[in-house]
Amino acid sequence: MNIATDTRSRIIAAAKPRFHSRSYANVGIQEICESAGVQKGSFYHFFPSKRDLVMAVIDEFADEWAHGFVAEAFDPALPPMERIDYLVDAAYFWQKSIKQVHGRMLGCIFGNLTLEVSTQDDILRAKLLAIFSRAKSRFKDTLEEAVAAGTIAPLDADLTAEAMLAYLEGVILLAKSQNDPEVIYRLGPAIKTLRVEAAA
Amino acid sequence: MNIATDTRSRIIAAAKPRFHSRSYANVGIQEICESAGVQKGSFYHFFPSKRDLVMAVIDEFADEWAHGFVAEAFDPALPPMERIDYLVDAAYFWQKSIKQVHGRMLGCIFGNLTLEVSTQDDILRAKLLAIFSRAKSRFKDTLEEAVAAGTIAPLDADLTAEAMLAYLEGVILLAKSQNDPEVIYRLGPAIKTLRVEAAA
DNA sequence: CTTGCATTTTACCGAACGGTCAACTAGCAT
DNA sequence: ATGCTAGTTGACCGTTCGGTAAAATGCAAG
Repeated sequence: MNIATDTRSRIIAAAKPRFHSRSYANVGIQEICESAGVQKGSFYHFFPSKRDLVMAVIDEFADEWAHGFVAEAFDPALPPMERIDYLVDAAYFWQKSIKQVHGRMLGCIFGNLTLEVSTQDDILRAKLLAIFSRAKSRFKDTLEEAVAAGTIAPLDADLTAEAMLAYLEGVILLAKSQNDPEVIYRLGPAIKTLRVEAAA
Repeated sequence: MNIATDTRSRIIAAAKPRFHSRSYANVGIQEICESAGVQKGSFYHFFPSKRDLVMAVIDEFADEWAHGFVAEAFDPALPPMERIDYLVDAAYFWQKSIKQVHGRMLGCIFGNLTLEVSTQDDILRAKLLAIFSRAKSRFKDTLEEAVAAGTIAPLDADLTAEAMLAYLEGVILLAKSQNDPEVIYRLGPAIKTLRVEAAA
C-alpha cells in the first residue's frame, strides 16, 4: 500500500512543477511518467485520465497554500487589513523565489489553468471556480471583520472581496507578462483601495 | 496579389475565433487549414511558423479593438473618468454578446495567451507585453487628464494605470471562471476606486 | 500451497502534431 | 515564346499525443 501511494505521489510530484511552469496542453503523460520513473500503464492505474491528474495537482497546490501562506496571512491575531497585506506579500515573495530558482515568473496556477481550459472543460472550470470561491470567502470574512472593528468604512464585503481577488489575479498576470515579480510589489498594496459600496 | 492576400486573410480569419475560444496549443494548423480551405503547404508559404500566425492574430485583435471600442471609449470629448467607465462597459457588452453567440465567455485573448505561453516563448511574451503597454498608456493619459482637470485627486498616474489594467484583466479572468459576463458588470465599476498615491 | 487482488510491465492503438518538400500552375514582364 | 516568380498542391517526415489491453509480478490472507 505504501509503495502504491508512493507511485501515485511521485506522479503528482513530477506533474506539479510542469503544469505550473508550462501549460496543461503542453505537458504530456509520457514526459510525466519518465520523470516519475513510472510506466504509462501504471499511470493509468492511478489516474483515469489526464484531467484527473491535473485535478489532483490542483488539490495539492490548494492544500499547500491553505496550510502555508494563507493560514499565516489570515491569522485571526493579525489586524484584519494587515492580513490582506500579508497575503499580497506572500504572493510576491513566492513568485520572486520561483523566479530566482527557475528563471521565470510562473504566476498563479489556478489563474493559468482557468484561462487555458475553462472554455473546453466544464469539470475543470468548476474545480477552479471552487478554489476561487474559497479564496473569496477568506477576503470576505476579513473585510467583514474590518468593518465590524471600524477599521474601514462599511462596504459590500462580498463584491469587494471578489474585486480584490480579481485584482490579485490581474496583478500576477501582468507580472507574468513582464516576467517580473516586482510588479506585484509595486501594484499589490493598492488592493486595499478597492471598494464596492454597499447597496442602498 | 489580391488572391494571395485573400488566402492569407482567410487563414487569419479561421484562426482568430479558434485561438480566442480555445488555446494556442489546442488549435492545430491542420484544423485551421481545413476551415480556411487552404492546403498546409500554402499555409507555410505565408507563415513561417505557428507562432507567426498567432502574432498576426494578435495584431488583428489589437487593431480591431484600437479602432473600435478603444477609440470610442478614449474619445477626448468624453470627461476623462467616463472613458474608463465606457471601456469597462465595452468589455462587458462584448463578452456578453460573445456568450450569447458562442455559449461561453471567452475572455481577453491577450490575457489568455499571456498566461499560456509567456513562460515558453519570449517572443510571444514580448508581443503581448507591447499590447499591455499601449493599453496602460491609454489609462495613464486619461488619469493625467483627470488630475489636471481636478476630477480626481493627484496620484501616481503610471502605477494607477497599470493597476487598473491589472484589475480589468483579473475581472475578466474571474468572469471566465464563472462563465458569466455579469461578473464584469458587477465588479467593473470599482476600477475607479483603485489608487496608487504619488511618491512623496 | 493456493487463491485473489493490487500493482507493474510491455507492447500497442489510431490520430494528431508542427513542419518539409518537390512538383505543378498561373500570371506577368521581357 | 520564354523565363521568372508568387502561389498552390498533395504527399510525406518523424514525433508525440491520450489512452488501451493483456500478460506478468508481488504480496497477503485463507
